[in-house]
Amino acid sequence: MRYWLFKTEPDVFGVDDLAEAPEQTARWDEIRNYQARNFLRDEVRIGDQVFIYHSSCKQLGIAGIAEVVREAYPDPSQFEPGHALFDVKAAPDAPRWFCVDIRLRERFSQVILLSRLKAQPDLENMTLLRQGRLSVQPVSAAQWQIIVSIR
DNA sequence: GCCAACGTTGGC
DNA sequence: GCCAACGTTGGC
Repeated sequence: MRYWLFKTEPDVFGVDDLAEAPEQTARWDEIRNYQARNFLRDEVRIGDQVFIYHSSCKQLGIAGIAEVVREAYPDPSQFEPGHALFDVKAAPDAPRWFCVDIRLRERFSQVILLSRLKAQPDLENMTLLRQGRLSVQPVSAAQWQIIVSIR
């Protein structure tokens, strides 16, 4: 079992939306970055635990925990003409983009703020703090434990 | 709204 | 394959 961090803009789809979804389960789709795609397609597995990170909003930080309940399958949006993320180079027998399904496990009573993560010396090597623009990223077991312990 | 960092595109 | 131009991410 591995740990991940998924970024999302809560104005579009955040932890609250996941909480209100049927069975608190939703498709995690519209990923259009190859590095993120490769993680989703090749490494994310059922049972893996995921931090839901809220970006581009008032309360930047980790808002909850979800669990992967369905492994990679082709992201339907790439095949829909007219969809903003329609991909003319993708075909049903040769999909380029993948998605997974996740189920909410815990919504934090308070978002663990980015500023707090930055202030934590033993998190300085977190991918979140080292590399921008990566919407699916691994979290080490040690990092996961530290973050869970300060929630 | 700004802009740094980084990814993608496309001409050569 | 290089690299300039351009687009996107995402914190501030």
